[in-house]
Amino acid sequence: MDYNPQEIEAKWQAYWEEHKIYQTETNSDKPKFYALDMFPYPSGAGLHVGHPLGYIASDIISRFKRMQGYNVLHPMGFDSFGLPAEQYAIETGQHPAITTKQNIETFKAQLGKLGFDYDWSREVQTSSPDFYKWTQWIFQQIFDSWYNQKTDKAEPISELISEFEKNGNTQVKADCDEDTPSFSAEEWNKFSAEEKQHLLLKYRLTYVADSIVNWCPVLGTVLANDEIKDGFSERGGHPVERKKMRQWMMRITAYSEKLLQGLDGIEWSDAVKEMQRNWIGKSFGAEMEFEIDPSGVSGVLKVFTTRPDTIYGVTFMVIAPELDLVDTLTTPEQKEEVAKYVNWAKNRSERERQSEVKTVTGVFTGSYAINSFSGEKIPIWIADYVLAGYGTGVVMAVPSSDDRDFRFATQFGISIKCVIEGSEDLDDPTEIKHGKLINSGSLNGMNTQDAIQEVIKEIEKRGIGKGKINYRLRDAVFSRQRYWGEPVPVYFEGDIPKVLPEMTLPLHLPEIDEYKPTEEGEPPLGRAENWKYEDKYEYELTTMPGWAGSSWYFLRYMDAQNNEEFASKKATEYWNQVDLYIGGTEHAVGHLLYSRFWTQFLCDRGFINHREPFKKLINQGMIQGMSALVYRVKDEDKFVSFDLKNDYETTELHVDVSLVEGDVLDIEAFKSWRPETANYEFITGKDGKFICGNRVEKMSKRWYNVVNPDAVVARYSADTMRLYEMFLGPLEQSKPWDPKNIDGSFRFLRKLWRLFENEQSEFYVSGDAPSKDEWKVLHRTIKKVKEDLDRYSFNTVVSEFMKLVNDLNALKCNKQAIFEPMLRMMAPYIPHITEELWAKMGHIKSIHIEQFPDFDEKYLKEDAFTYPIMINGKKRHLMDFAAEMNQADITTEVLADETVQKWLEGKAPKKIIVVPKKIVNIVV
RNA sequence: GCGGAUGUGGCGAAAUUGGUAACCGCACUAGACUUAGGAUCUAGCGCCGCAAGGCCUGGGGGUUCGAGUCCCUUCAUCCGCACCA
Repeated sequence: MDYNPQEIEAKWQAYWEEHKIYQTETNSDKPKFYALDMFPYPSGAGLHVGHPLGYIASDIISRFKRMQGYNVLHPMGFDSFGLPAEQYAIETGQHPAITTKQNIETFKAQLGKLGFDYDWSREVQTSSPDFYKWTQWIFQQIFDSWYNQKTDKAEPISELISEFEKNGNTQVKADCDEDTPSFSAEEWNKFSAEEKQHLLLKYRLTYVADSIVNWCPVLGTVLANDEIKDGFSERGGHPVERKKMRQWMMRITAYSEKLLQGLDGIEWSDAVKEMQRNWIGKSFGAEMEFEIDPSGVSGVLKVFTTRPDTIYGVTFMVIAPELDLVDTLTTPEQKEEVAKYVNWAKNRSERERQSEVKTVTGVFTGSYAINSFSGEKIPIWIADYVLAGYGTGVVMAVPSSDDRDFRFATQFGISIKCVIEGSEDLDDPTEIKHGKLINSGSLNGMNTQDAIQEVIKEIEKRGIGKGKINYRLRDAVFSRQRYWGEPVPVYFEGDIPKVLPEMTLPLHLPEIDEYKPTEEGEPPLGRAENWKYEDKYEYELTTMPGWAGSSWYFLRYMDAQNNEEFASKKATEYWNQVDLYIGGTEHAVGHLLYSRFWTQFLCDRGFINHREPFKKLINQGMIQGMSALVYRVKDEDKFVSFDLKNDYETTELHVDVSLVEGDVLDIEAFKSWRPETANYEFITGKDGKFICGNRVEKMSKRWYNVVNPDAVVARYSADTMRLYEMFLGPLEQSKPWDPKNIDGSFRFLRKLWRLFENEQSEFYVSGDAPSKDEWKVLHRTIKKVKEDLDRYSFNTVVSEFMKLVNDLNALKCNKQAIFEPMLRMMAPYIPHITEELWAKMGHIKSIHIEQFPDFDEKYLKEDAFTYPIMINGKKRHLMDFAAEMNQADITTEVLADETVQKWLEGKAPKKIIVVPKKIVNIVV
């Protein structure tokens, strides 16, 4: 019988399921290995061939590790809350849960055909109440915590309360709201319950705040910064504007430093680590105060600067238009102009602001500040190049050292004062940013680095500022004005949010009549009737953002059925970090940062024992589509083959890739796909075939280049698909799906099969002892494959398999002693065919392949450094000679190449490869 | 502008990490077989050259007995961030 994948793949998939081969043990003495894929959002389109790329890799590793005696956790689940199901619900009225359920079934069926070893008994779905109960529970723990800077961790809010009762908040060092007032214990104890709650909210790690958010009117919800690209929503590409709204926030900024430090201990790519570092954006500088003049206006302007050394070069101040300070600072004469500008700036969309970065706009407030170093009176301006959200929202402008300040000063005719030697001679003084200071009073002659320290010392002495570390990271908005998400487990007494008692969780999503916002503009949950806690308290109407569930799902897999806890301590201690996490780069900052944040938090509060969720991260590349193109002769009802298209003026048209075989178009199929072309002429190319052009672009319905894995499995086999995707190139790299190359992988599987069967389809594996050469190729391959898998090099392994089969073919090897370890080695990649052949070898005890083979050095040893050299006319092995070298009293007359000569002079290092072709003659 | 990568045959790529550059596959060429297939087998396949031989890892320089690999410099492409003071 020939290789018949359809039959054997179904058979083995059923066998594995029936015997629960891949169910992970909970209690095990074995070492553990946790391999994880980023769980998919179950979209209606189903899987395309890009999805399984990472899944195949993690499947190979988990099979490999399991065969090496590890207890492997390799689960799969679904990130099943999300916008598309809700959009569909708005359009059709169908409950998003139904759509979601159907899509998940499709996904599971597709995944099943690829032969993955997932333990489905641990499946999670973020939209399932069993799961979101614990998302809500974790939210409550965050609500019940504050960040103690003294112990540098999150602690229960009850401890903060007892501190307040004892000492007020004067000795507390916490990450809290800017406007938190100081109070003594006495004052605290006199506060009303309501006042206390308001104050506590300033300390909680999740809190309600009015903040400026990215509002997307089309989607009807707010978006996080990482959900926006170039001023448009990442999903759907709708415009985004800035809007002030009451939101739930996560105080992720408390973890800035830990999130930054933690990156050093994990094995992620430099690119992703760097992206996270940039996102956190740590910078060193100083915070300092400028007095306002005339002193009729009370208070000071507080700025953050990384260049306190340029203090003498400050010639104006700029504040962000959003700040309340604007009103205070504006003089009556300027009022009208300022109001106009502020209003203009406010209504500018996020997109306009970003695309017009080079445009300089601003307005003078009429007020002045005093530079206490130079004593100069400097004007205060408003401009939207200053961001309200970074630092203090106020900038001390040094036009001689900062490009933007320079542009601004030039535009508005503000004076420029150079403070760095050499810059005064340039048209653009900002070209020199570091050097010796000039025009800077007592700082003159110092270099910039020393001056920074000096100025910080000075402002600290004068009490007008201090050295400060600033982070770019903002607190994360945790509200979405949507239906299909986790309800926030909170109710309101007046405007005080209170968490629901744990026993009432999960707070179920209520049924509503329509999935749209209410007429009053409340989120969809506002439609739920009689939806009140204890029939009187309003629930929170927003839901959690998409990243809530995905920030901890990897913990749930460890103990997915637990009804008492999100996961038992025992389970989280055993499984600990994810050893290998595979997924796309699109989550480089969003999901991967939030997960790290929640993990840090859960560790602080003692719920788990590890700080970093993902030890090793691999970002698999995208599989791009190979679009097929046909060329229509301009203004005529004719198509022309690719090879002749230069003879015509043409327009191109995408054609469904399934209508193209190789490069050749199936014209009839095309005509029935596009009936309007039924009478068109097709000008075929040289060999009578109609050739299509092609182009690599994103795999998308729009380009008709989506390849469905089911089709590949049906036409070839799951093993072919697995092998091919791994063979395409390095996992991390993006690469096009080129259907022409699949044949090679399929051919290999048939070649493998024919090692076991002769031309007459007789299974003819022999029990004879293998030859030395046979052992050698086998062990060489095992060694290489093991090493490659240990360093997650997936594509090179496939080459090794192919080479081995070629070699065994050439040796006409049909020995069982070789085949057994060979199949065991190949099983992680191509589990179906190897199991089948394994079973066909009959007398093997276990029907299921369970062990990865070991290689034996003894078959490989002679490979190293055995090239003969001639010494005194006698053939010797170089390594033997090298071993004697040091003791030997050698006078040499070398007739060899320079390398060997140098080596004999003692200059060359330990290792030498001598080209076999050139036998070297050394006379000793 | 800042940051991260990548650059090797016609194509996808490999190189035991500083030691014979191009494993393996695709495409291509020639041949064999044949139940004519989208099958299989054999041989060839970086460039120049009839050959011996010479030249090849984006360009230039350096370190080294030896560089695709390390260092400097330069160019090109891709990705991420971006008025962050």
